[in-house]
Amino acid sequence: MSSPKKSILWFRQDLRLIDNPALLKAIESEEVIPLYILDDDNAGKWKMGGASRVWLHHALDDLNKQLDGKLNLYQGKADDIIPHLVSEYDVGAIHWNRCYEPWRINRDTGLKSALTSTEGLLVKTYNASLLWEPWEIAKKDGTPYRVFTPYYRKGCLNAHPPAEPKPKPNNINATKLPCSLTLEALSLLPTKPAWHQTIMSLDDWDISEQGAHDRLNDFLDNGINSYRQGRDFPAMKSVSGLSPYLHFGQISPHTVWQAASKLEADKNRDHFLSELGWREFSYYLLYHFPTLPHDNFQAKFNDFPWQDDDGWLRAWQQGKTGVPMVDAGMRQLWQTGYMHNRVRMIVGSFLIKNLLINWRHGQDWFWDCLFDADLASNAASWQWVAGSGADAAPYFRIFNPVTQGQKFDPNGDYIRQYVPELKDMPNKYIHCPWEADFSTLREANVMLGKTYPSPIVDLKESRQRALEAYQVVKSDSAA
DNA sequence: TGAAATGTTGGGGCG
DNA sequence: ACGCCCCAACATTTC
Repeated sequence: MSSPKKSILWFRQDLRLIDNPALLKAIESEEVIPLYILDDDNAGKWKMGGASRVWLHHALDDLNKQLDGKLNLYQGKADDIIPHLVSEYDVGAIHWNRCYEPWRINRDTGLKSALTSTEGLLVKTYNASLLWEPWEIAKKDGTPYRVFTPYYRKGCLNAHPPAEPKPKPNNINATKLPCSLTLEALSLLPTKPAWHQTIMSLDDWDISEQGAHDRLNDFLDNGINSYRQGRDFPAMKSVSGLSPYLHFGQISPHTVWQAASKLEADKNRDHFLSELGWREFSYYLLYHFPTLPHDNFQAKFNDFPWQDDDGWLRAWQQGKTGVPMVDAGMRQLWQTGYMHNRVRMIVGSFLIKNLLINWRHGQDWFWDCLFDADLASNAASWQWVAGSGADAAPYFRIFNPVTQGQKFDPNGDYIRQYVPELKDMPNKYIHCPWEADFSTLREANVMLGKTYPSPIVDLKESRQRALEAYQVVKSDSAA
């Protein structure tokens, strides 16, 4: 079959040229119209948050440069814009890589059926962001897995191996349309407060496709060798830091998986691979249970006695709870658009269990603040912490932020970086300044309640309160 | 991918 | 040498 003369390549969560199946197909046409549409209208509540928009701005800038300035940008409903472009510019084919958010599935399904009925238009979709399609993996009885380990071990690892990444095309004959918006017109960077400037200055992200590959290679050369232990220490650089790149598709999970797989088999490598498995599991859950971001996965949580308190929520968001490990994490999030995974679990447990605030509030805040905000991972992870999710943490697992700090940040390096008002506290008290005697506090220039808050809750009491609240879901009746 | 309470063991001090 | 107490250190159970 001869290829149509003009093809649209619709970029979505695949902002890359390497290992991009839709791109490889589109360039079989003489002319490719590369396209990105900022579709807040269809996204509704889940339109991109502030930090994600900053990342997106730079990712699009990089992609546009790679395409010699030929990336076409639009804003609005993709299902309006695309049919318009198809007829306006005599397009013969459209290619895109699949997404899995429920709102995108709905939009794309409708759009695809509308376009398919267009005379002479070829519409093709591809897999570019998951190692295993959610519909490929099922239990023997045909129903979806609800537990990670069998999903991953029996379901994924026994299915076909992940695909080898495809090469970057040599030559892309891209066309810039006159009606394309400029990147600036998308207004992805906030103007005030000048938050995106602090956010960028405080970390050293290279938000580009090359940056993604550099980070992968650096991780494979260094961090992965101590991944299994090191990944728990927030002051160490033992995590890959690939999550935002994977979210925006600046690197494919296939590239990451295959590169890691080629290392010598050991526990560090396999643990890292299994984290890619968790990413798959989150998408799998979201695909099979599309209400995951809104409803408790386990219905017995519907009667949970949340005690949402605005003041406590605000203190948590601002990193002013008076609990150093929690505050350090929340400030890292606000200042850098990122939070170390170990700390995400600690601040999540604190919000949900010590403060008894609904997991949805945590989800919303992370959605707005994280560079790697991802509907699937965010929803699955918050429900995991709450205990309401699939294969979730048991209700009685309540992190003690002091113990966690002493275990995983024994020298207080992480605290000192993000909670500088405690930087002169001795290690012994840096995770629990309220236990220090007066002279220790004075020597460290800390005045509790003035220079640093007193804890908003007593850890022991609030733990007890959580255990009582969780009595409601203790019985495993009514799933 | 916890933490706290409770139980057990074993060594040292001491009458 | 023996019994007793104390209390780490570890193990088990419970939430």
